[in-house]
Amino acid sequence: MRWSRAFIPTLKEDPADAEVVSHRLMVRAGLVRPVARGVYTYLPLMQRVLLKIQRIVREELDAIGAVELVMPILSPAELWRETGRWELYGPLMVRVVDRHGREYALGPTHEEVITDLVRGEVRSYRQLPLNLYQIQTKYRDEIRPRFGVMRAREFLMKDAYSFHADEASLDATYRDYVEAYGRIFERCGLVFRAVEAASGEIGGDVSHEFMVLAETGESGVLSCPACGYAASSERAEAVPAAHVLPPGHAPKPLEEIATPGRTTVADVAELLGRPAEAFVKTLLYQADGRTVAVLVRGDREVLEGKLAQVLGVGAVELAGAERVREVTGAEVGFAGPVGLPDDVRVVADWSLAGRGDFVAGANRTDHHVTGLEIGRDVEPDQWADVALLVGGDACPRCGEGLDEGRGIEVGHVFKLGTKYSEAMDAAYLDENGERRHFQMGCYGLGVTRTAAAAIEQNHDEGGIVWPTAIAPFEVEVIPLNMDSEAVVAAAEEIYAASRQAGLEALLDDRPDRAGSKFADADLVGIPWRIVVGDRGLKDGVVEVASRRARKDAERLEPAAAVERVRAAVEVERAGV
RNA sequence: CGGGCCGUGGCGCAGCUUGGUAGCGCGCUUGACUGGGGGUCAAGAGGUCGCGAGUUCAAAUCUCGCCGGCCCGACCA
Repeated sequence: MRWSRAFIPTLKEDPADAEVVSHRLMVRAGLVRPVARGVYTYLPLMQRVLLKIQRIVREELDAIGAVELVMPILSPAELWRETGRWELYGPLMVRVVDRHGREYALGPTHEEVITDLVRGEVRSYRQLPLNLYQIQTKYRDEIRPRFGVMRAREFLMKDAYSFHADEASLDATYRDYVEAYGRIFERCGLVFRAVEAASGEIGGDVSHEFMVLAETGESGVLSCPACGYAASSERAEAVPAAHVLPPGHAPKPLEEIATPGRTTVADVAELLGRPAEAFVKTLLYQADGRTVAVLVRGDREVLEGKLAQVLGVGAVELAGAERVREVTGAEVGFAGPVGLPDDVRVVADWSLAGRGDFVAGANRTDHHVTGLEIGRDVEPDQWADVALLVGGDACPRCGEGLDEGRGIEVGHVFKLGTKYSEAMDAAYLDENGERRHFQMGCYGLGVTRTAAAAIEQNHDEGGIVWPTAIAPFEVEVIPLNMDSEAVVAAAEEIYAASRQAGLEALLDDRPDRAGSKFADADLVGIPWRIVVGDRGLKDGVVEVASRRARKDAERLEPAAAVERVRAAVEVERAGV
């Protein structure tokens, strides 16, 4: 491909609205352009990257016996109503209404569609297991699209679904996917980690996320340096603890103190000179129409996902100011566990266990209490794990302190069990002629997000440093002076020879100066570079350099240069 | 949706406080010089100042409303 015809609109300056590196570089290197909030055009270079990632995905999935199909993006509301997700998914789904007034969703995922397909076609255990996937544009009307293509409203995803007669078969396929994902991300040149995950709205019991480790990642990852346990911070479990006070703990009396205008833990902590750990933070939630008081340590955050699971409801919502006044008789900021109405369920987080002499809200405006003892002044209805874990917390497996890091979630696999097959009554006949619901698994992989993650992990101050396996081109030929006939002739020859050698080559045939060609080459990040200039040509040589070590160029004769790159690329194509 | 910030040639920004002439850098066009890390000089093209009301003799600038974007939180491949 010739640069002059390739449509690679590079930018000299950073776009003002791009925060993270991958977004900035994708825009600057001419990979994407925004069309609407969270919606992008993939320019030619990006399309080549996406096709390469897709090829790797297809190769690895074909290798574990998955079969590709394509389902429609448009799916009827009735299907979503069968599983209750028309309501549950809520505004996340892009909905459309046709001319007859029928409702549809632009698919955010396809469990319903595929389950509907399979229940109509599969009758017997003999037809199982079934392992199907598609690569398709997905739509999710995210609350806050962000970071360019990383969290977009329209994105490319590989989604796979498997159907089984029994759990053993599901387990086997689930393992196949975990391994295949590992090979896919490795071939894409990514440093990743598979972690235990919360299954969220998709559902199911067992779930793993594939996290590409990156500072800018949106997800927290907690991992144990001692035993290898790793989990997303949404999932990481606290060590269950009994509320046993340390020997010698001398309870003080419960006292009410005036704390005018001090509504946050930090405010009161400052006033009293006590650390946040000495506080019981009381948060009121609405769950299925009922109010729940959640007690966590003052330095902890409640994880609403965990809370919902503990309460056995779909979702919880922080109670509004009005409801808080009704329940506590005080303004927001002074809620406490003592003296709440009987119909308010009290859930205490394990982070409070084994401690006493707490500070808490007094359920009276401008007042707090000190000397609070759980068990004496308040008896929680339930102890549970509802707080977000942080680095330093104990590993639930071995008790060692956990490390905290950040990651980009590029893949997520779930064991769904019979969640969808039961809801949609999708069943087969087993060998005894009995009707049984399918065991199901589902497996997502973000293709566009993988491209973004690859840039997050592979860049330097000059631009992108593509791993060869997913680079838009493998070698860039750069004639430094387009007015020099000798240079142009040599570059054309090398370009032709490169393609002859099976390399994906880009020829920078623009009449620009050397400096801007080098700058653009760094930006766009093609892994190999052959520089042709009068200076080298005098000695009959050109320069070969990798993008990663672009300062260490080798001076070789043109034919040898092409061969040098060919040999290197052949090795790198397979993935690092 | 809540909280904070921002909309001025293609891109990055100044001008707004204290109303009156729309400006800079990059990019683009033409020419000359130059020619190994975004070169120099000269001449150009290109702007409904997000949209709509209002105040005023006069609005990019002041007021109100709307639209769009970004950042922080709840969502997720």
